[in-house]
Amino acid sequence: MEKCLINIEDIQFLLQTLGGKWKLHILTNLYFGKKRFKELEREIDGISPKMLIKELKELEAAGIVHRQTFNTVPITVEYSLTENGLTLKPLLEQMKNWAEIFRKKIAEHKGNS
Amino acid sequence: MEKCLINIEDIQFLLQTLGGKWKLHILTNLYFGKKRFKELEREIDGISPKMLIKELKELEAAGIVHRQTFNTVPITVEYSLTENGLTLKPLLEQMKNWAEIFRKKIAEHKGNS
DNA sequence: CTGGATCCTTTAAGATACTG
DNA sequence: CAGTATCTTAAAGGATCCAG
Repeated sequence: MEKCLINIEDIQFLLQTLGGKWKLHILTNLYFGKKRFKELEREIDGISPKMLIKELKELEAAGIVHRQTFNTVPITVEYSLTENGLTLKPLLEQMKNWAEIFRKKIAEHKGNS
Repeated sequence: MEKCLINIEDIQFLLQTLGGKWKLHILTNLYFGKKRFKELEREIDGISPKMLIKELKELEAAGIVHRQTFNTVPITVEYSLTENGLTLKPLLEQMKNWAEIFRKKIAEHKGNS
């Protein structure tokens, strides 16, 4: 059998890891490099510090995001993708591409109908 | 600029379209062809008819899944991926591949530490 | 600046029984 | 068989204030 049914556990795992309202949002924000907490808070429209720290912690626990603190005054913290997190890049791109194309098709279809 | 920041609207759209506990589960079940309501209910472990019909309706509204009824007695209904739905296949595969590899890495890491 | 803690509202989901 | 309806619970998320 060349290709078994897609493993449900993998799907569940992915949903758990990347699910939630803000995780993909955060990841796309870290796509091109590290950001400080406040930068993320500013750039992710509508997120509260509580949700931001919660999602960051989960991503950190999953080994996708790295957290580095600096003993400045006041304290600074930088978040970035880990090696493992970087492997998400092609996936993020494909997700974006699919969504882009799909939305375009919907728009066309509405025009035709 | 070769590549702008990944569009947030696309990400949101994807999460809305594919989010929820069962949608990816359903899609992987329709991956290789059409299925009847009851078949889906049986093969998706733990789903209730309420959730199944709800997710199916949303996928149908999104233009990803096609619903065809047959006037048999009792009535039969077949669900399948639409043309648009089929474009999800490579994405589903890449999601699965990423999850598979990533989980393997985690397992290794735990072994080392 | 980077969070933690608390309270509150909303939404998602589960259980179960029922209908054409 | 293919769904509906209703009720209840669990989880996600938002708002706000506070502390190192």
